[in-house]
Amino acid sequence: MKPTLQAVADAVGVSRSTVSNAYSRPDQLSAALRERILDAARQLGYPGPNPTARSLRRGFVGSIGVLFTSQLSYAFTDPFAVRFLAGVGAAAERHGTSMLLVPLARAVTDARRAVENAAVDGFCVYCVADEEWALDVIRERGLPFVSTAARDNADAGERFVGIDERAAARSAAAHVAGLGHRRVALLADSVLPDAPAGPLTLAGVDQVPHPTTRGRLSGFADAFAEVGVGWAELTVVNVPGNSRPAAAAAIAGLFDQPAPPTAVLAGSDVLALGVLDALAARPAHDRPTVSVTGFDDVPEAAAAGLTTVRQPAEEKGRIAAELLLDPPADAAAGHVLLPTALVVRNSTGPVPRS
Amino acid sequence: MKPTLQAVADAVGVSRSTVSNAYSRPDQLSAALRERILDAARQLGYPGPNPTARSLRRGFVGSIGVLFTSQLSYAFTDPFAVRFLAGVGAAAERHGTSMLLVPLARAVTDARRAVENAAVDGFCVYCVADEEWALDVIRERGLPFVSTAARDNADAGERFVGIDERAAARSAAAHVAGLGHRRVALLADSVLPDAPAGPLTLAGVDQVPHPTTRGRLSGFADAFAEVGVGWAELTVVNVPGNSRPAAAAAIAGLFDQPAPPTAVLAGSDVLALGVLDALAARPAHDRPTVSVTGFDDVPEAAAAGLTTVRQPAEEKGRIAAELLLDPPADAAAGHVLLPTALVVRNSTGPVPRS
DNA sequence: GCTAATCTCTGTATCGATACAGACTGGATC
DNA sequence: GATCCAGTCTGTATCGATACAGAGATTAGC
Repeated sequence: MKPTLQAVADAVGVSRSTVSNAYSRPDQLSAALRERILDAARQLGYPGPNPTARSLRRGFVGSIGVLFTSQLSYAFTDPFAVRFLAGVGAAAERHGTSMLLVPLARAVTDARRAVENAAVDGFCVYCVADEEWALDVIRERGLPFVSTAARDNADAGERFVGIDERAAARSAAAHVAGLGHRRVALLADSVLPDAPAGPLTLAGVDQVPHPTTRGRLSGFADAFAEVGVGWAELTVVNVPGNSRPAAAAAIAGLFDQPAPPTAVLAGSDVLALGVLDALAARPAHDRPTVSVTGFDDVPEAAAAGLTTVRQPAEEKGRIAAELLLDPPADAAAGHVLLPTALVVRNSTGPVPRS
Repeated sequence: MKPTLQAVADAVGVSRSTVSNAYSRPDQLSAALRERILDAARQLGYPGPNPTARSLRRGFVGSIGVLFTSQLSYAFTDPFAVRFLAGVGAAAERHGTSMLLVPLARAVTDARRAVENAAVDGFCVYCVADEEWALDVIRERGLPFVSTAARDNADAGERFVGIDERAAARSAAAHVAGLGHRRVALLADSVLPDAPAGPLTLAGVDQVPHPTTRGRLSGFADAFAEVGVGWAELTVVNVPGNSRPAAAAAIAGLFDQPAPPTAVLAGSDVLALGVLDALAARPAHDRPTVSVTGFDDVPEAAAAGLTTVRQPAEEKGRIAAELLLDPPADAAAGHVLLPTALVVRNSTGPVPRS
């Protein structure tokens, strides 16, 4: 059995409190005694105060949780999520805080338990869509959190860092509309919860449950409405899951239809890259010229020459962690909107004559 | 104040133990009473047993630590590390365990404390070089760990997952030697702790402290020794830090010297990509034809056409976590050597005539 | 109808530390 | 010489739960 603080106290002949102070409040005892205690501890193989016991007594843990609604392993697959994590990590590092990545089981009961049992002082919630239950648990536990996606029923004063999804998406769509495109497909992940991959009929954008997706689709629609292209004329394509192959599969059939789209606006770079993959997979003689835009500006986007909307990923993570770790006194400062920028590369161009 | 388990017990009129059982051992009480207790808990806003208190009493935490010797934010920059993390995440997910990422401060005292204070049941040690102190702390705490890099003074029976660095490196070098290259540079991160960037004179490979780097350099040297090129004839180039720009900067001057190398063998893909960057940065008319090899086969390598040694990154993480989470009864099974494979792409070719 | 076995539930000890109020010293102050 | 004070150290209460042995109440078995 590992020795406890008590064992060290007994060995030196002082009280438990004094040993505790030797570790946590050096100013509370003489340097000489402190040395004697630390020596004895070394001798006994005492590894320092037990972190769990210390947390219990002190009332805080010294680590923050990061919550992903999807599979934890997925988070490492998504380049945007990785940059976000890097930002959280950088902030955590500065604060001497650890990051706990909590995997959420598929079954809600199990997932709930994971959030209930996480030993953390607060959460950065990366992307809670309809997973309101997770926020309920966090609130019930009385833990602070920062969300990074606009939510439909956010409390006033809730800490948040994100972007104006709608305006950002609109900027990309305006660029494409400005190039003359009128037959356009909008590609997004999980437009409707359990819809199959491929084109989808939606009465309106309000039907989309996920606020981020809804915001981006609205922005796309806004820009086209302005040039006279109504919602009904836009093709919405659903992709189940944010991955390149899924996007490629979902979009593939679209170009073989009569009057195929001349542009595809994707809700993320990953999806857009999937579209480029799908196009590249076709024989050169049967490869339509399609303008493609992404969203996020992940590192891969530049290499692929993808026109996209840049949002500062690392910054988002860093600020999320900082809002959590030292909350601004001013409530308004707890709501951060980051800037976005349209990055035009060569994946977009004028409508081909044909 | 959040209600405690006691508060729920009082409200229902049962003992604390019974409430505890309602959460953790449902078979210990009647379904009816359990419902009554959970109802009362909901009513009071009791969020379930406090994770910290529970951990203290139960003696385990339900999360595993991942230790990086370098900056946590760096870990997310290195594509190999990210794949490794994904693997750990996948295994953790299956076990319903969380992952704690512990940032290590630059100052060893602070870094020690971080390891001492991490509330985890064990560690996956990603890349502890000379950071033997970290392992000392872990051992002192009596926690299990799995290391992923061969270490000079590993205990017998220590759990490990990795590759045969030397043989793997040798395969890349043999390929390059087979192409006829004889003037070769070996590029590695932190060949000597505080050496400057650029070429370096080393009496022998034994002087390299980091076992992984030493293993790879030895493998490179092995293959060239076989074709009559001795250690002294090889140029060792030091890069401080595993990053593309650092590699590009370290190698840049090399090609302007008399008798420049016709091949560069890098200790990682990231470094190799840096070399390609450095070459691409030169004007086309002054761009020497140099064969370049990497190590790891990260996703970016394929796109760049980099010849490299593949090692299964995700697998490594997954197995590391699994060795930690359910240790094999058989000690020998705790030492896993993963396969590697030479992947030849177009970054290597015969020596140019000139 | 009696013992044994089963099902529920309770009580006490304990996990390993920290907070906080107070006790003891040995000088400095007047 | 009494008073005050800063510097050290101690003791007790507490953080919020779970383990484990055992007490009653039921049911089963014969």
